[in-house]
Amino acid sequence: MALSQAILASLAMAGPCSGYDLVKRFDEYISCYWSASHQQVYKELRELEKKGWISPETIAQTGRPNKIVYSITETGKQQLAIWAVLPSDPTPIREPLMIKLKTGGLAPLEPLLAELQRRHQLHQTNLDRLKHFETEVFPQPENPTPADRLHHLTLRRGIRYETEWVEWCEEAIQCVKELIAQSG
Amino acid sequence: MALSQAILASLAMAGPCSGYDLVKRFDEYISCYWSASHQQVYKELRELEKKGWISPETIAQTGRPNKIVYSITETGKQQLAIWAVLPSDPTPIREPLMIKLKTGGLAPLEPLLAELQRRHQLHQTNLDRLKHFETEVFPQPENPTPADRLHHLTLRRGIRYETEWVEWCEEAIQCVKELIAQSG
DNA sequence: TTTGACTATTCAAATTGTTGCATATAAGAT
DNA sequence: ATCTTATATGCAACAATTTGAATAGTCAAA
Repeated sequence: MALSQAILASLAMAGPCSGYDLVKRFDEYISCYWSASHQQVYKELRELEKKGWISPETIAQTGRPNKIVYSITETGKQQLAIWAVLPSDPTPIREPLMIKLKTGGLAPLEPLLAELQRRHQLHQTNLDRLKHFETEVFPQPENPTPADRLHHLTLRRGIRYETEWVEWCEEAIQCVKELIAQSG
Repeated sequence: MALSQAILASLAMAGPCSGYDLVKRFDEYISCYWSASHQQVYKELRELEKKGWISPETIAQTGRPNKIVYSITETGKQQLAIWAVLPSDPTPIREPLMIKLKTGGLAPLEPLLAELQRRHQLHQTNLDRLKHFETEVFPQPENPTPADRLHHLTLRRGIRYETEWVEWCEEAIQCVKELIAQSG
């Protein structure tokens, strides 16, 4: 499964960190291309450690719980590189919202419109966040390294994805408003 | 789970059909917003039947296996309508290809470029197929019904999604080609 | 002064999805 | 003659994800 590679990639490219901080990375940056809950992350870290692909170091802290900082090992890097050149098919799409649209007509349209407006706002917020990352958090330097440029591509994908959603929501809201006006 | 609603929606809006034909619907149209394997579909059909949300009718055929044609029941329609007005959060994103980009630099870039080109072609093919549906298979009539327009919105989403992928692939291919040229 | 938010990690059950196999029949191609 | 493709359905093992709970300390605000 690719969760392990997402973790390995983060440890390799953004540096060693604890499970807790890794979960934060997932919430903040990684979620635009890979989602994972904290339960998944902690479980996977234990398995990666068992395999010897990452190595733990317990950091004693005062005033808060100790934490375990993980680094990727040489074996881990090799395994990640092997995986990185394998082909991967497009991820299957599963969008409950589209099913809801399809059923439209069986149920009243007003709640659907409200839902589309809520989604519009959600995706707009996400888009703003990603654009902020692009310009403020990870601005491309004058002479970007290959890693900088590849990382930027993943951010571009997130921005395109959310842009597409925002635009589609606007199209859909317009359409459903017209349908409500016609029927009312 | 939304698989059951995807099935109910198809039976309600596109008419009764067998498990086998439902799988074909998933492969052809539905996959642009919901994916499912035949194992999932057949299993779910049996569970929906047990709940009384769909009803089976065995059709005897000569020269090929008998088939079981399912229709949505009144209860099924009611349950679908109840579900359709519930809110649903954006689907979590999981794109292994982006992880591969992130790791770029640990592995050689040429296989990554080949993979991006393969994905470009895949998404282009998919886009062409969806555009064909839009113009040829489900052309919007002069006076579309609400169901026609809502169905069209789901197709629009698919077209936008694949368009975005094709464009991103082109951006990524350009970028990786430059990186290879620099390093070579 | 207790309520809520943040740090830090773990366990377990239930649901959902993937992979591989299995069974028939029939039509058409090599 | 055999091979592939299409019709039509099902089982079972496994992997991945979600949901819900639990522990345990610190800090700041109401």
